[in-house]
Amino acid sequence: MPETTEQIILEKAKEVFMQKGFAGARMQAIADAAGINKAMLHYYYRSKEKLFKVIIEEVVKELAPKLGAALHGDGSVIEKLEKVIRLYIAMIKDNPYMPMFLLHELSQNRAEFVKVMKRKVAGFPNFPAFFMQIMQEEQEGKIKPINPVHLMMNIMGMVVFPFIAKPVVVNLLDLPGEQFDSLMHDRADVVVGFMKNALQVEGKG
Amino acid sequence: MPETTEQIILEKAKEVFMQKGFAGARMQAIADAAGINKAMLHYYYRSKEKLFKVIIEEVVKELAPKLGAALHGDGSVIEKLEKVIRLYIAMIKDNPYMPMFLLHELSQNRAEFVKVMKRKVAGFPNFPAFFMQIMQEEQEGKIKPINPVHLMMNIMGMVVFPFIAKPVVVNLLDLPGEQFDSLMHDRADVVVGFMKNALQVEGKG
DNA sequence: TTTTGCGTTAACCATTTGGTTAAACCATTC
DNA sequence: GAATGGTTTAACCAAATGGTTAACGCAAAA
Repeated sequence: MPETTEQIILEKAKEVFMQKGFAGARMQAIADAAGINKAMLHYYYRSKEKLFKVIIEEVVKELAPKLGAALHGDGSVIEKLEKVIRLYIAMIKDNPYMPMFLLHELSQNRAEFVKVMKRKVAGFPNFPAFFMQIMQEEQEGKIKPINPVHLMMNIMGMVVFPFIAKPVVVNLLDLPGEQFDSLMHDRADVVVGFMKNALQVEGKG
Repeated sequence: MPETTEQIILEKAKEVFMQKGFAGARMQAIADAAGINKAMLHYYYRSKEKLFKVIIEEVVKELAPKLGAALHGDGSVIEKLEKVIRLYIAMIKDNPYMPMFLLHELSQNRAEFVKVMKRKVAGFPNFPAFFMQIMQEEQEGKIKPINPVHLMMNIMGMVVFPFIAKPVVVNLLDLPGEQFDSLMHDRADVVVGFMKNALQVEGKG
C-alpha cells in the first residue's frame, strides 16, 4: 500500500508536466510536489527528457486501448462513436489537462513519438478498419455521407475542445467556473445527440 | 516599405512564440530570427513578458473582431455559424499555430488576460445576443434544440481541432502531410454540412 | 564641424535550471 | 554488531537564459 518514491515521482511529475508542459515544467517543482530532493528525480529517471518520455508513454498507453476497444468489435458506426464520445469525455473529466498536454507536446518536434507508440502500445485503435465500416454504412444508406477522417476529427474536436478551451470560454462568457462544470455534466449527451442528428438518415435510427 | 527593426522583432517574435509557446521560446532565438542583437529586444520591448503580451494582444485584436462581425447583424443562426466556420478556417490556414498558441497560453495562469482583452479590443463578439437568437430560433422550431454554449463549443471544436491535432492525426493515420492538407481543403464545407445536418429541422432549410 | 541622441553591438552579469557528487542514512544480511 | 547496498540528502557545478551596460556608429541638428 505505501507508495514507493519511484511511483510518487511519476505521479507528481505527471501533474506538473501536464499543467506546465515540458518546457514550462521545472524539475525543482516536481521534487517539491513529491516532497523529495531534486537528486532523487535523476536517481530514478536520469534526466528530465527521460522522465517526460516515461510519462507520455504512460498516458498514451492508458488512452489508446480504450479508443481501440470502442472502435473494435461489432456495433454500428453510430454506436461505436457514441462509445468513443462517452468514454473519452469520462476519461478527460478525470484528467482535464491530458488533451492540452498531449496535443501541445506532440505538436512540438516530438511528433514521431506517436509512431513509436503505435508499435509499443498494445490495443492501438485500428482506424482503417473503422473507416471501411463508415464507408460501408454510407453506401448502404445507413448514415449520411461524410469522409471518415473528417468525421473522426469532428467527433474528437467536439469531445476535446471544451476541456482545452475552458479558461477561454469561462472568461469570454463570464461564466463562473462551477457553472461551466455543471454544463459539462451534459456534455457527452449533447455531443452524442449532435452526432446522431448529423449522421442519421431521416426516417431511420 | 523598409520595415523598422521594431516591426521585424514583432514579426519574428510572433513566429517563435507561436511555435514554441512562452516557456519554450528563447529570446536568443527571436533575436537570431530577426537578425539582430539580443539587446535590441530589450531596447524595444523591455522584457520577454512585455513582448509576449504585445503579441498576444495583437493576435486577439486580429481575431476577435472577425468573430464579432460574423455573429453581428442579421442572418439566421445557421447562416451566422456558416460565416464563423468559413472565416475561422480561412484565418487559421494562414496562421496554423494560432489556435494551439492561444489555447495553450490562455490555459496557463494568463487566463485573466481574456477579460482584459474584452475591454481593450473593439468589436468583441456579443455572445449573449447571439445565444438569445439561438434560443429564439429553437423555440420557433427553426433549429433543433441545443444549449447555445454547447453548440458554440461544438462548432469551435470542429473548426480548431484539425489544426491543433495535425501532427497527431498525421502520425496516427500514416497520412502524408500533403494529403492531410488537401483534406483540409474541404474542411470548411464538411463542417458547414455537418452543422447543418445536425441543426436543421427535417423538411425545412 | 561639432554636437546631440537614437539605434546597435559586444561584452558582461545574476539567476535559474538541469544535472552531479560525496557523504550520510538505514534496513537487511552475515 | 559490522558489513553491505540500496536510498536520500546537502552542497555543488556548468550551462543556459533573461537582462544590463558601456561604448560605438551615424544621421540630423546646431
